Amino acid sequence: MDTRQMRYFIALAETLHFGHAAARMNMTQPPFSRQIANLERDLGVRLVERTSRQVTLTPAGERFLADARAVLARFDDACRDARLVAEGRAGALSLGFMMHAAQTVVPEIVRRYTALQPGVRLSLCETTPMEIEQGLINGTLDAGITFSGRAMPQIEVWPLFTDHLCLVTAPGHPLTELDVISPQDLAGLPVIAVSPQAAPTLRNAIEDFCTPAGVEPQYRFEPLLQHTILRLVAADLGIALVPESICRGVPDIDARPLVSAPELPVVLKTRRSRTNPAVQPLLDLLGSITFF
Amino acid sequence: MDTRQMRYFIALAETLHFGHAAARMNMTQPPFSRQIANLERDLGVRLVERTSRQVTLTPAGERFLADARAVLARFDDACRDARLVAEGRAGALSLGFMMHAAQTVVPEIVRRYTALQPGVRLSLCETTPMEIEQGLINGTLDAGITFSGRAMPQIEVWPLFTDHLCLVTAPGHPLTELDVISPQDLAGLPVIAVSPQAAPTLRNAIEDFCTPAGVEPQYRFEPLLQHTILRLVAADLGIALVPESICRGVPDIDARPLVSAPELPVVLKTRRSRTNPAVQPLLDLLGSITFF
DNA sequence: TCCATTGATACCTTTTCCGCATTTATGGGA
DNA sequence: TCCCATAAATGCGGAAAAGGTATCAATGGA
Repeated sequence: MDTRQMRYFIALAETLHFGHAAARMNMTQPPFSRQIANLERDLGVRLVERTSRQVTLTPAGERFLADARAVLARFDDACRDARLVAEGRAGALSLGFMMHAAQTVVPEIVRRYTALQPGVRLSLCETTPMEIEQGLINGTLDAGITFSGRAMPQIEVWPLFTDHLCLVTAPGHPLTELDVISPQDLAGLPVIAVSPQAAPTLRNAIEDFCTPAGVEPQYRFEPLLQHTILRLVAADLGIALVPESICRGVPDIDARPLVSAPELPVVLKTRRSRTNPAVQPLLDLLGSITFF
Repeated sequence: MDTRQMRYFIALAETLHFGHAAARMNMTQPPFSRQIANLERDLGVRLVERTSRQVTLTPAGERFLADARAVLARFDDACRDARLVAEGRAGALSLGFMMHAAQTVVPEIVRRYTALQPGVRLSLCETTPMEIEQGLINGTLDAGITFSGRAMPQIEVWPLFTDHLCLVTAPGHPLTELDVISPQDLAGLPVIAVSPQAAPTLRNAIEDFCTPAGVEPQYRFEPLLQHTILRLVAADLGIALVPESICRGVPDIDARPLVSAPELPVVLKTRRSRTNPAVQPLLDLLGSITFF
């Protein structure tokens, strides 16, 4: 008992004539009659009353006609949807990104992607660079926006723009006397920075700024979110070295450039073996966006 | 491409192992693999990525899995519904009845039937005895409550109760002086009665009351509804002979018995060839109801 | 490097399905 | 009343689809 018999039955219900219905199904009447009989036998229900002169639907047949039409419509939808997903014109795309990327590149990427691929449900996931990396590898994420980090063989990297490390302090902090900050200025000061488990690349950038000058950062709190860091700095619980893009328009802090500020390339990462066809349109639109 | 392949695919998606999925489908692995391959060929879409070590769903496969489950659920529902309708436990029953039957037997019948057969949608159709007869014959109605009328070979009759013809007049009409009305009392008075096209049985009952006594009713208006008749009588536009059951509790009229009042058997009628299984429970419950 | 696992392929058997010929049943017309 | 035309059911043989057995090929782990 399958959809073919449903199609046969619908043809019969619409013609109320075994011969004509068979012809519509491109077959002869005898096997057609047998299929209808088989369908009724499998259901255990008489769907049509037939004399040699006329065919009428039973109430069960009326109901089955409506239901069968619905089933076939769903069936065709399922096939169509599978094709659409395979073409990347439907389905879902899960995009992970560092929290603060929501302030920069994410809105524009989301806007353009949804305009281009209205059929694709875009699920956004704000998280840490480390979890983005993991999500890409284990398949939870299709793409991630994060700092470049060290190269991995199964991950492909698409540059977006380059952020720069900067210093943030509470307003009126002694360091605000200086126009530009050099590593030596930070010696002995408590530094609030994201934990190395959450964002190793950012943490490395901080180290790379300080250690060549012989300065050892005095880490104090190690929250997960850049926004938490800014709130702690605003409360004058320490200073911080953060990407400059996150400081724009944030109240109660003072942002100041660093001498030869370390570069923080922000990139989009994907699995090299991209099974989700919805990813390709995302890559295609990156070229057409200039972020800054 | 049919539901069997969908079932195969669901088994594969749930086990992610061709051999185990084949076993679940009570078959061996090679033909199972072929069916999956055929499904993918027909769809034109790759649903699973397979190496000799592991099987994973593609995004299209994920989507198709969800859709296929929905299709099969609908499919099974369609089969189950057909059986329920065949058993009379689902589907629809269309019951026609004379307007004024809503005052007597219809509410109790409806209440009991819906309690007994909650799955059956009961569609009620108030209309005239003539249209009930036609509806039964052409299949629009499954059952009808009406006056018995003349026997027809394809119609089966189930007695409900016996109504009686009575006289109604405006309050204060000269006839209200009499306790019981005989045909002669009506001579020359304008009679409002339902049209013979709408309710021939009732009309005949009126004739049968008058003509044996040599009285010729002077018909004045011939509305379709008994209620209209009562309103016209209340306005003193004439007298009327109506079933006594419709007079109860109606304001601004005076009802009065007739001498050897003609009986008006109220019955339920069905087609002798009852194709709708939902009718039988209706007949079953008639025996357990005593109407008056 | 070898071996176990697992999906794909080749080939054959079984089942299902379809087409042709024929039969059966029924309604209309002579 | 009989005959005939129409339409669905049935019998049977061939084709197509599905399944089974044996085997091959690829891959990951010991």
